[in-house]
Amino acid sequence: MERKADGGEWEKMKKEISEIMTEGRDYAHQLKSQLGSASSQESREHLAKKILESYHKSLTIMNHPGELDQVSPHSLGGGSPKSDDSDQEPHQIIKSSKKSMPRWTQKVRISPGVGIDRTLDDGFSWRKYGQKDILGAKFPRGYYRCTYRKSQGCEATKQVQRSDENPMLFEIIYRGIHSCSQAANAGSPIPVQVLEPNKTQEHKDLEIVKESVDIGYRYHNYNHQTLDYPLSSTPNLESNNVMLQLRDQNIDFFGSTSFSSDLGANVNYDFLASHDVGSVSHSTSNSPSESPFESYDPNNPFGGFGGFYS
DNA sequence: GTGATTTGACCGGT
DNA sequence: ACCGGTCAAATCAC
Repeated sequence: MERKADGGEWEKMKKEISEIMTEGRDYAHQLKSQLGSASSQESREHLAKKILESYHKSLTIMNHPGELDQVSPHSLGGGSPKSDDSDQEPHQIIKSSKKSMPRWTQKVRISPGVGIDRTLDDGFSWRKYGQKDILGAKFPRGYYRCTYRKSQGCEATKQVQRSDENPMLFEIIYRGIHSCSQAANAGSPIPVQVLEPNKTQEHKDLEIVKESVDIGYRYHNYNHQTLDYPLSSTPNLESNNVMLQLRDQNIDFFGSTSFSSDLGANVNYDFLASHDVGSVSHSTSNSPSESPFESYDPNNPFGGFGGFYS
């Protein structure tokens, strides 16, 4: 059920990604070592940018094999490469096969004192289009699609299901990449680390790097099956443990705090990004309380965690 | 009135 | 035939 690419293609892809991730790791190491010293903000930003670039490339390869040539590194710094969503045809690729859409799972735990609605906010506006009882599951699964599907042809969807064993846990399956204007504002559909607002900038930098390197390394491990990267010095941020799982690749990694896509300013695939937290305005409110999701508002689920402030 | 949600029906894959 | 995913009419909320 996985790769559609034939063996050769896949091997080639793995190799490319591996190389890119290795490069990214090196930059991350450099950045990490600079954090302790009095290096310039500029230099750190440069390194962070390089790291982003490697993730961007890797993810692009994974999601759209063969398109790497079209990836613009400039997209990382400022504008969204997909902001020109009208003319070029990312849609064709995405639409061509539902199965080929990138897909990943996030498990979100509700924290006491934090509403479900806030806990689950991912920065995008979603519209519910169905709910279904799933065989063997206690709770029904909710189906959501991007609010801008009609107006902007955005194909992103997600499914939300409450865990059987632990009702405080929600499994969210995302499919497709946002091609709508939200993508530019809200950043990555792939969740990104959110930091607590009272951390120092350096601490934030370090954690972001840790997170992204950790993610990258696990992917790297998947390819090489030998490494384990422990960059582990983060204080506990476990208000919301989140597991992100890139299903197609069987990768999982655990983040130590809530994720939010509010951070990424630029590109769909950016893991870290700038800090535009500007809240995405959501249009809905709701209060359906019959639903097993209780007052879960997919449009606002994560909001309370703010994002990555600078 | 407009836009979001609910829910039973329908469709396609296995 | 079964099941997950989507559609679309009815309903609800603002």
